[in-house]
Amino acid sequence: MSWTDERVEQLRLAWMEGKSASQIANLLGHGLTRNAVIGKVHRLGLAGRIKAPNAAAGQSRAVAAPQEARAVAQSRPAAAAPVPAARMVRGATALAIQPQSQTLTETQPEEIERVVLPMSARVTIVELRESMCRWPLGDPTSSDFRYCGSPTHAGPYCSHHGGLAYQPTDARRRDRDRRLALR
DNA sequence: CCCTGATTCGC
DNA sequence: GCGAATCAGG
Repeated sequence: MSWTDERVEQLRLAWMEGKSASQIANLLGHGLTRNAVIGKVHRLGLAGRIKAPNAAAGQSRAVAAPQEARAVAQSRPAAAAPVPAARMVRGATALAIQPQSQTLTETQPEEIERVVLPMSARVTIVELRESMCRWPLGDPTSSDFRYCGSPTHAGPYCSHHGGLAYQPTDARRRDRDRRLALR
């Protein structure tokens, strides 16, 4: 397949609409790769379009890096070595159809409350007190990470989580003991 | 690992 | 001119 006027036009349109290179590649089909699309886009002088609603990643190459430095860092072995095989699967990942929606808004404080409050007493680390259960809930790297916060029972956890924390060991010993007894 | 675009360069 | 390989980054 080659770049007919028609296909170039489709490319131009889709690119201007903010479609990603891989999306366009699938759109035009015929085994076209996203590399081919990007290459054509550049040859057409279309690179650097407006911020599209989608296009989540990769906006960092706006300023061309020093060609000299890159030339050195990117001296490619070309078709030198007898490249075994593999590589055939490359374009496959581009086949996924992606939803066009999503709004990249940060999670608003109000939203967090609405989501978190309903799940009983969970607390943030700053709200955590000595008497409160330290059982972690959720992803520690996430902003909605919380601790249980229920009244502590014996150790650092409430009765429920204390049980979860120590049961495995006990259960293991119990299992072992039982196995020995039954033998 | 998934993806994004950017660049180089053999063909 | 084309696009795979590679880079750089979210």
